[in-house]
Amino acid sequence: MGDEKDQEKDMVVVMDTPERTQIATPLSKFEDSPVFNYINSLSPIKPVKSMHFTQTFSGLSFASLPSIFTSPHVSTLKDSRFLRRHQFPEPSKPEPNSEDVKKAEINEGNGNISQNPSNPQTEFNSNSVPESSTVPPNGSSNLESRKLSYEAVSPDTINTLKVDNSSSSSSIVQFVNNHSQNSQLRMESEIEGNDSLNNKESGCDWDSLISDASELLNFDSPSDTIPVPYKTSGQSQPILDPKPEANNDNLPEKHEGASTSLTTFEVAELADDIDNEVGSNLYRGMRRRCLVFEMMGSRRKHLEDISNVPDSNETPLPNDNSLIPTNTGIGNGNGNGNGNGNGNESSRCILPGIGLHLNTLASTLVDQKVVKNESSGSGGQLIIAPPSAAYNSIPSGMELTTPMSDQPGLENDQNGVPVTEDVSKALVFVGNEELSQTSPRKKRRRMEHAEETGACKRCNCKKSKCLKLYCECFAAGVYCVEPCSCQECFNKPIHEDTVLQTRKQIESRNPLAFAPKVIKTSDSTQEDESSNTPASARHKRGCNCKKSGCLKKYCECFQGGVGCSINCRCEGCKNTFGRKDGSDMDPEMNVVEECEGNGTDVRFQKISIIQQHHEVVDPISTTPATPSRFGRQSISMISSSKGKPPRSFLAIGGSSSSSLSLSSSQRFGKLNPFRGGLKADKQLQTVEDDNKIPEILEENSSPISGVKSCSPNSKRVSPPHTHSHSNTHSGLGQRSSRKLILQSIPSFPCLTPNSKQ
DNA sequence: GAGTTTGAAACT
DNA sequence: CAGTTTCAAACTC
Repeated sequence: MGDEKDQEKDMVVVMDTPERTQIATPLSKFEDSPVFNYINSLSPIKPVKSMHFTQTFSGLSFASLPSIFTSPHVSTLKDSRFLRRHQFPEPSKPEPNSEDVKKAEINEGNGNISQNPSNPQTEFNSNSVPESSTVPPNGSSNLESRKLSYEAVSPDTINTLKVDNSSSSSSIVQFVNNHSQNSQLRMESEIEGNDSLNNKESGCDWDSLISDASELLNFDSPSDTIPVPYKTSGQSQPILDPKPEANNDNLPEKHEGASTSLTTFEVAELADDIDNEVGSNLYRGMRRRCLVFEMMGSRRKHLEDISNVPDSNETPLPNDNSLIPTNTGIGNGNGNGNGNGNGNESSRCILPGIGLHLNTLASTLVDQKVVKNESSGSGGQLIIAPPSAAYNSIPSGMELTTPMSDQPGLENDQNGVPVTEDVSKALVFVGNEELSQTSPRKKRRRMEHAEETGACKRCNCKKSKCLKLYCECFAAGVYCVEPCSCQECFNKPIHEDTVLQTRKQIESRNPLAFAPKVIKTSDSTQEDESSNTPASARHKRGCNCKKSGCLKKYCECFQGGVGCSINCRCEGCKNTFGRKDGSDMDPEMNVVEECEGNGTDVRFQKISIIQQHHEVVDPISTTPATPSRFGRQSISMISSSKGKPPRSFLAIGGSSSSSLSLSSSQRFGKLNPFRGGLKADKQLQTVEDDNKIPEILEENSSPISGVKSCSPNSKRVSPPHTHSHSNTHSGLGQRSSRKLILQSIPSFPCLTPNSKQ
């Protein structure tokens, strides 16, 4: 990473110089120019890079790109650099393929742009900015470019991308991405009026592909930048509303700060696994799209408004509304239309929904991982594919939205991975839904799936006007969409104000109302990596089931794919993901119930279900560590052993991730998968609980509690106060492991932020 | 598709 | 805070 950056810097320096020189002098002289020579002499690196770069560029401009490719921003920087270089230094080289030519042209077009932002001094910034910067000149430019890209991109083109990616794998993808960025520049420039011809050279497909990719990239970056997790709503929304979303895509500046950091991170990942990363990024964007997708239309509109550009983009808006696939819900249709009006804000509003996502994430971790794996194989494909599918299947509205949505996927950042999956699923799901109209069962499944994924939800509200937590969409912080069959729906962009107000009210009542219901334990985070078990997560408040035995979706814990915790007040808990208690609560209850034939059967069923969700992942994680497996195993175990509460997932999770934790946890798990953990869990759970989790964590930072608690605070290294609750069996060993884990794991903060407000 | 069950959310 | 009502999803037929 660092090396590359350094090189880049060097490159930049070189590049800049050349450019400057070039500006003054003709290209032919460029090489000869004393300045150039001087520069070369100064940094040995330069020559090399220049050499390399030139080669790659000449041969395939792409070679160098890959690294860049990872993050849009980075890529942009690189691209800009490339462009510069290519233009000036390269010109001599014959190879400037059509692309080069294009680039050159772009540079011309962009050059101006780049110049603006890119003051010599700020080259770094300029680099990062370029794309966006290019846009800035014309506020509308971005929009235009996007428009073009969209237009250019046809489902077919997308498909082609998929194919290419799949066949070639990551390298190809990268290539595409790189180009995409360049293409964006091109597009923009072209839009501005430079060359349509150039595009033709590369081939329509290529351009379209590029445009798509570029957009995807854009999305990604924005998503990253936007990390704004839904701060829980009220407050956050307003903040968000301020325009960020709309701008995010377009405005480079805002993102840059964050983006750069992100990019670095991404780059590192790329080194490890480009494919995955790309996929994740894309997924982020995708996912967000799903959630927001409705927003998109409005947002676009907003953008347009800003830019004052009338036109093509807008078509999407209208399309979105009308297009939005299956409109089951009457109200929804309206909403969409409305959305246009307020779209801007609406999109923002959507962000709030993030909380929901978080929940879903926890539940879906397994799936997500699976996705990752896949993505790793051909992340690009996956990523792209969904959209394509969406395009194809989905009416125009959806299509547009998906691509459009770029932005901020970050919300899920931590969850990045999960998000990706969610997104992909969501997209796919959407497409499917639309394609296949629902049969009741299918519908349910879809719903389930959607929930799991955290993707778009559909509600069927009749009296709540979708302004209460009864409404899943509202609860998720998402506007209702066409698929919803709600009546008198106010959860639409049009009624954004109302929605926001309502949200605020609800939040005032319960600050965590929109926070994810399922919280991952600190351990869980680790678990996520290795294994996605729901076990690691717990329901924030716990359930209150009396008849369902926590074996049906009536139970929020079960629905969230997590085990019941101490917080639960459920009766006869048989939650296959983990029974609440065990030990403390009412072991007796559990045992008895479990003993009951139903309980076991149900468990198995559930288990099977879980497997379905997780299996893909499991293979990889395989290790016993995986909570899910544990859960399953444990289930059998438990049933036999019964008495004890289902294990603390924490231990499990920890095991997966950290060596220490693993050792302890594993031991623990092996010995007593559940039992050992139980107490700990309880403690943990207690910590987790409630609305005030963060506060509690801070205050109580018992070592244990702190560990488990989801809140970042707990994670904080905060001194393990050894409260040493009598409960903790595991004693020191576990604690230590946990602590380690916590430190290592930054995550989970999401909740806190959200909850906090 | 209609009706029932369920438990969260909202209300008192 | 507890009890009741409302609500919509989940589920069943």
